[in-house]
Amino acid sequence: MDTPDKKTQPSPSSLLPKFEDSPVFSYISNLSPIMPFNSSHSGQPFHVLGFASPQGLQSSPLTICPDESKIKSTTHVSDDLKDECSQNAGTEITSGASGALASATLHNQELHKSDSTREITVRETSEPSELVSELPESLKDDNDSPDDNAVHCGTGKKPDCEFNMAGTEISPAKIIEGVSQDAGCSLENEMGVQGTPSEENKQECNWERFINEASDILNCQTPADDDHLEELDDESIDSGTLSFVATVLHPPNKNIDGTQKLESVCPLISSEKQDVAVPFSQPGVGKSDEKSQLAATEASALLAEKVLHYSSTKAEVKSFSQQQQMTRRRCLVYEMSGAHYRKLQSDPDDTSPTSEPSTNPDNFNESRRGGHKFSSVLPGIGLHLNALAATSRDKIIVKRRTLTCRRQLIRSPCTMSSFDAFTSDTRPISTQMAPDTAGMSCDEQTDAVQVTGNVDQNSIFAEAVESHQNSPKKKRRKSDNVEEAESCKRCNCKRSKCLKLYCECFAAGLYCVEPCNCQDCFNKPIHEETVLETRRQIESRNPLAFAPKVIKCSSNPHNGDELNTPASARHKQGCNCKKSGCLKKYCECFQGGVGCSVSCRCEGCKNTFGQKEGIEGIFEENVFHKCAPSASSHNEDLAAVEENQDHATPEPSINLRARQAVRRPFHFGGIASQFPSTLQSCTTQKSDKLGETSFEEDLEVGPEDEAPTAFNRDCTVPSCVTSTSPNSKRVSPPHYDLEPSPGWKSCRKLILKSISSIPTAIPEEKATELQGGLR
DNA sequence: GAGTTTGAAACT
DNA sequence: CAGTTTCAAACTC
Repeated sequence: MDTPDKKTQPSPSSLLPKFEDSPVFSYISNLSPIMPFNSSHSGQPFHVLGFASPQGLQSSPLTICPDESKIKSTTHVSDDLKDECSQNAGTEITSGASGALASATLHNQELHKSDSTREITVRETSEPSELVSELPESLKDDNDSPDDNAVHCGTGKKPDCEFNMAGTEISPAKIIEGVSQDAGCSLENEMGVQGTPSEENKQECNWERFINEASDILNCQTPADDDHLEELDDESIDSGTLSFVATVLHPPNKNIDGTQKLESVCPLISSEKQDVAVPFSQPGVGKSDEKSQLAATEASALLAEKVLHYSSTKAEVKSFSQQQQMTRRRCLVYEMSGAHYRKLQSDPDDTSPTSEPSTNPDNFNESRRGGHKFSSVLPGIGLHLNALAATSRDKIIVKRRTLTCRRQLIRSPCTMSSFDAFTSDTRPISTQMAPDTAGMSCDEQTDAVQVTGNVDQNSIFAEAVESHQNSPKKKRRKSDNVEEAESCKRCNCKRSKCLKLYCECFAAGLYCVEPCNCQDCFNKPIHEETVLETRRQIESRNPLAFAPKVIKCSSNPHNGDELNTPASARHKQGCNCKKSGCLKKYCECFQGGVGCSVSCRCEGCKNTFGQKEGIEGIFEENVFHKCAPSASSHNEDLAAVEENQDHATPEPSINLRARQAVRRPFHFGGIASQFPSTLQSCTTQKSDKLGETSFEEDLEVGPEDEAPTAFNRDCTVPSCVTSTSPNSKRVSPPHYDLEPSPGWKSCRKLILKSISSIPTAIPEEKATELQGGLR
């Protein structure tokens, strides 16, 4: 063939000037419309380069596109050219391109590669063939199959070769090469399972490899590094990039020809793709132009979808990575979630609503996918006030989720804390695991129980409060290492034996752990009986003793900014401050980062999160109305419970909980503004999880809105519960995946029936009826 | 780190 | 239910 001319080309840099003079060029120009097409195309790489990081990634796939088009175009040129192209273009040409990029950074290299590839489309055979000899053996092995070249030169193989080529000269690329090969092997093997190593399989394999490379490049690190993914977790990686990776990691669509595959990887170029790839039928694939166009159209649609997912989280990426088995990297979050999940599954006896739903792998997966879903795992929410979870920026959460404090939850077989079931969504994972992990040995729980969010957030909150107060003092908690000490709730009880609500650990439904400085502590697994009995007693006095104390309430569910308003959350029972002016953490409201409400009996309230004078509208009327004039303060709690229940019920799975834990980290009111991302994610994610978006957003469980104890059928039933959404929306009955205790269920039903859509007016008779029914 | 203040929890 | 006591966290020095 006429390739010898190209091989004699001195260097890539001098290619262009000479190229146009080359016989090949003129030949191509005369024989096909490729020339105009390529010319226009060659300029596109610059556009690609103009993209942000995510696009940068996409640029990588772009490398393929031109390649493919090139190949296709060559087919049109002539059979000779086609053959040559199929056999050499992928390797020689691209290798030449990569060679020119030898000094480029990986990222840029990638981008340049796409550029080069495009140029190559024009140059085609002009690349020096010597470069082929530079190919590593491994690479050659990949390419030694003429069939592969002939068939796949335009799809994924070339990029792979290109990368590898670069790898020969650039160490980072080498790394990539190794990884790509490893991945490619594994993938290949995996694919081989599906059948003989057909061309398609190989093609896919190459694709996978390429994708893997791309993902590695994204990380800009040694792919072999196990910490790679972890960094992905902890580092703030552009979500778009991650999403892109996730998209890229999707296995090629077998139903669609190479065009579609390319678009799957490089959705942004779909339009371009249509222009480029569609006009030419792909040799070896045997697709007609028409089909190609259809495929391109479909691909565009797919692209649109995928683009929409660009905001997806790392979790997705990780999930995908795992699914694709492209890496052996660990996914901490998944591990955690997985642990929970495993635990839940391994605890068939646990019938608590909190755990059972989670046994649904789908849900679990969903939670994993769900955004922050991912992070979802992270931010647990405080249990009690002591466990008040500060909201947290997603990043913080993510970063700290690995700093888990393994603490065993108190299993309360008889605790009413239906909150677990209802408000569990906001609980920290550890809490959510309560029913499952309770009673387990510490060892058993090391993997199942991890307190991540609540405490961390607590510390965060402390920081926030500190910042808020402009007092950088070092408090017991504050001074502690936020990531270590604060990650675990600690108490210093001396006389209560940690069996009273004085004890933060106990109140939070947690067993005391080593960091605690308590004395004569009974709040340990070995004293489970005692602990449980004590809890029973406490709950007998106050069924909501372990219930959340803060609920979130926003008047405008659809307004994300609402989350930042101090009035968006309130302490259920209110505070009773006399001297602190509700400006110190003595005040539970303040501590919880919420404003005071009419429920507070505080004097001289100066709560910066909202003074009680200003919140009546939202709270008194919409949130905390009582069943009857005689209703005790519990009613308020119960109302909150009801709200919480409603929030959680739509999707009472651990997954949901996990997600919601993330979604509703903590509602900080004024402080909330310090954690906009979290709050926002909260809002956003909430909606897509629960059908009743508006309502849920109207009223949310505060950070500590979770009961550490597990919902139990034997639980005490609140005497009266009435609740409506802040918008006066009717509270819909909870839907349990599990069957809650009959009594409780019926109780709730009754309550719901009796709930007036008008917040402020519950007929006394109704209330009486309710109370009677509850009894 | 010791002592004080504070307010919730517990008790009467 | 109100008053008191206990308690431990928060806070101050």
